[in-house]
Amino acid sequence: MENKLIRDLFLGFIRIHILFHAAKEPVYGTEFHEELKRHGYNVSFGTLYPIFHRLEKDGYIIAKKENINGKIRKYYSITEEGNAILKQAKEKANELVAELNEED
Amino acid sequence: MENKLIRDLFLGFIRIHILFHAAKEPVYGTEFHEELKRHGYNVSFGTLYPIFHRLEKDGYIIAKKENINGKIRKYYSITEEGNAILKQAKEKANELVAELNEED
DNA sequence: TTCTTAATATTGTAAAACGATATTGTAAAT
DNA sequence: ATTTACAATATCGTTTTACAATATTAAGAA
Repeated sequence: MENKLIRDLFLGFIRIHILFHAAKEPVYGTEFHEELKRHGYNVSFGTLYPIFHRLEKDGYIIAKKENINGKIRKYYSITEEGNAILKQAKEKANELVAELNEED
Repeated sequence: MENKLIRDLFLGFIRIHILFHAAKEPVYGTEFHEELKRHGYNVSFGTLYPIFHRLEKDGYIIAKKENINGKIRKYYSITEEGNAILKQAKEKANELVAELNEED
């Protein structure tokens, strides 16, 4: 990625974006990976999957295995707890950004 | 801190906030630490100082030692390169947050 | 000279990010 | 029926980062 500072910024957001998308519709790893790529964010599976696992372990998302064309996919959906934390995180994100946008 | 997800979000912003403040006036470690604390962000010196050092090494901020009441302080100011990256980072931050604020 | 204090610096450990590699499950090909 | 191909998830080993705790620095005060 372009720059470490911006990379860190993105990584701070990645969990929240997973929750955000999982709140709209079930998501799975490879699809999310592709979408990030489309938006210019390259994150490896070695980074991405452990994040999904951690979010699941923490109870923010829940997986449902599905057999799609003979391939197993794990579709993750947000939980109630995940929704609550997403709401908080959104507020915090807005707060942090608002500060940056104050008069220069 | 409250929650890892929100903690990560904050940590993604911390470098940018350092640059932001260093762009307005010279800042030093302990003062910045205190200000974060006042805003509810607890980050240890073992985290904070290496971040300052890294930003300096990367050429985004530059230190000027001053003797204040017999104590040495390192006042950091933003560099041109730092200003350029700060601008980029702000844009990226706004972009990332904007996406979260899209209709639910 | 020794004590105190504000500040910066470093150390050792635990956790995270990463690219690379391995594994899984099944449908299609042989 | 066995092998191959493929999409997808999972893990491994290394490097980097976060962290709390501890050490160091410098000089004015006692």
